[in-house]
Amino acid sequence: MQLLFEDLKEKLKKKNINLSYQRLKVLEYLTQVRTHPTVDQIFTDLQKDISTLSKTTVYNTLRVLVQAGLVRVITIEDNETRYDIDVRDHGHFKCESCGKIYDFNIDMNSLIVKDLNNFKIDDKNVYFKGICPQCL
Amino acid sequence: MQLLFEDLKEKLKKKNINLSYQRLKVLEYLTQVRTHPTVDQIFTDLQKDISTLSKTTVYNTLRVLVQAGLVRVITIEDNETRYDIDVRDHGHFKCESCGKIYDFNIDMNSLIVKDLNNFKIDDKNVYFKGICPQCL
DNA sequence: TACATTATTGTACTTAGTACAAATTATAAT
DNA sequence: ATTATAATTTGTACTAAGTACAATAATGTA
Ligand SMILES: [Mn+2]
Ligand SMILES: [Mn+2]
Ligand SMILES: [Zn+2]
Ligand SMILES: [Zn+2]
Repeated sequence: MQLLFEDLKEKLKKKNINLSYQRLKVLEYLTQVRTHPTVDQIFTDLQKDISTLSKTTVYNTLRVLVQAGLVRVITIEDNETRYDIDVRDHGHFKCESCGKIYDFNIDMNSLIVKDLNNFKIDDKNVYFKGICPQCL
Repeated sequence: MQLLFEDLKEKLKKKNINLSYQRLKVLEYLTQVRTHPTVDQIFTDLQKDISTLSKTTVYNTLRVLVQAGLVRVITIEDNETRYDIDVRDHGHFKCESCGKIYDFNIDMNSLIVKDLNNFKIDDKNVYFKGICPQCL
C-alpha cells in the first residue's frame, strides 16, 4: 500500500506533474477501481477520505492526467464521461441492462481503413453495446 | 423536391410514425445535410423556415427517429451529440483541427472478439480521431 | 364534421462541466 | 528553517445540454 503510493508518485514525477495529495488520491482511486468511473463516482468516494475535496479539483486533476497520457477518456454515452487508467489499446462493451462496462482485447492495428489514406490517425476507439452474460 | 418529401412521408409511415410538418422537416434536413449535425445546428437552421419551432420538438423528433431506427446517434465527444441519417455500418473520423466528421467504410463483421463469446452484441461503433488531409 | 388521440410549444427544472478569484499548499531560494 | 514565488485547491457563480410537464395545436378516424 505504502509501496503503491510511492509508485504513483514516481508516475506523476516522470510526467512532470507536481505532486499533491488530491492528485495522488485520484490516481490511486483509478488504479484500484477499474470500473471506468464517472467524475461523480470518483468525487463521492474520495470525499469520504478527503472531506474538503472539491469537485472542481477532480475535474482539474483528470484533465491533467489525461493530457499527460496517464488516463484516457471513455465516451460511450453522451451524458456520462468515464475515465480509464488503462491507456493501452482495448475495446469497451457496455451492457445496456446493468450499465457495466467490460474491457476486451482488440488489435487496433488490424483496423486499417483504405478510405483514410491521407489522414493522420492519432486515436482509435471501438465500443460495443448489448447485454452481458450476467444479464442474459 | 416534392418527390423527396413524399419519399420521407413513406419512410415515416412504414415505421408507424405519425406525420407532422416538424418531423418531415427534421428528416429532410438530415437527408440533405450530411455533416452529422448537432441538435443545435438542426434547430437553428430549421427555425429559419419554421419560426415557431421549439427545441424540445427537435429533441423529441430525434428520439422518435432513433428509436425507429431511421437515425443513429454519434457519440464521439462527450459534449456534442450528433445525428446521422446513415444507419448502415460505417466508421467515423473526427478531425481535431477543423472538427469535421468523415465517414469511412469498415467491415464490422470482421470485428470478432473472442473475449465476448457469451455477450449479446447489438451495436458496434468505431471512431478515429486525428487530422484530416485538408488540415495537414 | 366531430371527437379522440397525438404532437408541439414554452417554461421551469436538472445536471455536467467551466470560469474565476480567494485561500491554501507546494516548491525553490536564501 | 524562513521566506518568497509559483502552483494547486476550493467555493461560488455561471453556461449549456437535455428533460419534465402542462397548455395549446395539429392530426387521424369514425
Ligand atoms: Mn477500459
Ligand atoms: Mn456517418
Ligand atoms: Zn449486464
Ligand atoms: Zn480538418
